Amino acid sequence: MSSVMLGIGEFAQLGGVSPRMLRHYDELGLLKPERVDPSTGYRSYEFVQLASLHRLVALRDLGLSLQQIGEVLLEDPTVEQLRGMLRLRRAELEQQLTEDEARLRRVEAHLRALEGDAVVSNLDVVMKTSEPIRVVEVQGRAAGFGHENLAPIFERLVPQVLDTVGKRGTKPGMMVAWYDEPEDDGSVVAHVGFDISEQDYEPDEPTNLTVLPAARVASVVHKGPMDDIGLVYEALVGWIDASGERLAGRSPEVHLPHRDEHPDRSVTELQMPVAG
Amino acid sequence: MSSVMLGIGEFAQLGGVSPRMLRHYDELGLLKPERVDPSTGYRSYEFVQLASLHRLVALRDLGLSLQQIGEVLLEDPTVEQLRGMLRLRRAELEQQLTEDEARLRRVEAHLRALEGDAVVSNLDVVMKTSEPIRVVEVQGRAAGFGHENLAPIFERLVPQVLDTVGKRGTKPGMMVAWYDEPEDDGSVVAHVGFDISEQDYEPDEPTNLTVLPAARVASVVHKGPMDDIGLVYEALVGWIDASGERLAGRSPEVHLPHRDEHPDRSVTELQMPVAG
DNA sequence: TTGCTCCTCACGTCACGTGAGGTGGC
DNA sequence: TTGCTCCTCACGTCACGTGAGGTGGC
Repeated sequence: MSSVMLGIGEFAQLGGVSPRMLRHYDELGLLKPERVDPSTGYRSYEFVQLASLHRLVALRDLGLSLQQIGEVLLEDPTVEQLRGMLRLRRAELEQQLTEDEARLRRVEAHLRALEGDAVVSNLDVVMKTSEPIRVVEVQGRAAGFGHENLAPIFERLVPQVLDTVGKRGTKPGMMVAWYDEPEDDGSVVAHVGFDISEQDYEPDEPTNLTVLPAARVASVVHKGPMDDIGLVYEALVGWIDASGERLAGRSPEVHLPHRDEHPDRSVTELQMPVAG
Repeated sequence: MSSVMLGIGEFAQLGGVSPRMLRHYDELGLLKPERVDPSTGYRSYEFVQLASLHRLVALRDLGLSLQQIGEVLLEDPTVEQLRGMLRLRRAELEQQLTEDEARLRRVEAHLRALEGDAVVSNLDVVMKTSEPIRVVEVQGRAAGFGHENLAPIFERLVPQVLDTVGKRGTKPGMMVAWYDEPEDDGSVVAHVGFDISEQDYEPDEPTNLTVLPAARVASVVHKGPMDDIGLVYEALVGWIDASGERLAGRSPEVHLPHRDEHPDRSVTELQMPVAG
């Protein structure tokens, strides 16, 4: 007596897979049954094929695709190729782990936020990569942060840049504001600019043409008057910290769709650069 | 001047998503554009909707499905429901992390194995949950492990159980062998049984009817004579260790499809129980 | 007239799960 | 004749990416 033939059901049970999977592997050519009955189409496997099935399942359990498994099983790769494939898989897994750990920290931050009542619902914070943006900007020095210091500066700078831009026939888009590092005396240089997209612009006193580079940022959209933006700023920094991200600079960036709206209904996006 | 309307392209760029995604969210009712032109079908968004998009993206970045996000966004869940959803997600993420860490350890074990030359290619080792199995078995004591000790015992026990079973008209399936804990003197009790599936069987001296329970096992399929099984055993234990799994007992279980084959072509599955 | 943005289908992805509807041997 | 195992389609999954083919306003 020689070989032991098994039906697809028995073989599947021994291998810990479903018959459907075995048919799928057959179809892809990964594991052909030893014999297929010509009249009924019934598949028969030999016990020894359990070794092949084991190898297939082991590779699948590493998270390789059936495509890759096919390459390993059917094309007899060199040790070097095998090593390359495993190293790639290792890198993918490490990245996946890093991302899922960050995700988990964010979920936990949300859960903690549900206990207390956060100023800004952290459901509004999002990580994204900002696009580079071309702006025409002017600068002005304020005595410090806070609405009382910044408001008058903005009132002066906004018309200034709009006038200059308007005279050139260039169409201003969204308003953008950002800050330099504060001086020792607490004063800061504020920048106020308007997006001009791809339009040509020849810079002219007092305006500069600046390209804000792309960056990974944490972003919140704030609805309501700018007076509250300080609270939003603090909440955002707190959230970044709780999520296990790292601030990559202290300059927040503010985007306003339009400056002439009713203050209670104004909309502001606040962006903070983060590392990564 | 009041609201700022944006085309789908601009809005997508501000939100860091693709226009296709916005259409998809529109279709699912998760985020409707403020206005749809009746003649062209063009979608227009208000800047303030960036807040809604942000919330949607933030929830997606936690790994929630669009279905779940719909529940959060449209059905105004209680804090308790929200907490439940986040806890579920946390549990899923924790499990995912555990699995991926195990996967990573296995990949690394494979990479290390590519350096040296392992006795058993670790590509053959697989974790699975064995099915419970009904066997008719007999027992015998051997002076110790090793082929020289076990072979004579097997030669005696195998015919014994086959004869007894055969007399009852019961059909034996695959052979299964396993061991009790060794005594202080090194001797062990070996069990030799045959699978009888669902067939009735009234146990009779010297046979017992035993149900081997389901268990999580690490499994290798060995091709070749049983003399080598000691090496396979050691390699399997080493592999389990390298993969970060834990042995849950010392009793290996051996499955043979049939005992009468040519020894060089015989096929053996070796199973070791692991924790988890 | 030529770009540009946008539109609506509709297929493809990945590894199967899950019926539907049917067949051959005990 | 009734179960049982097995067979072959073929749809569904999930969140979009990616054309194909077409349209309206500058």
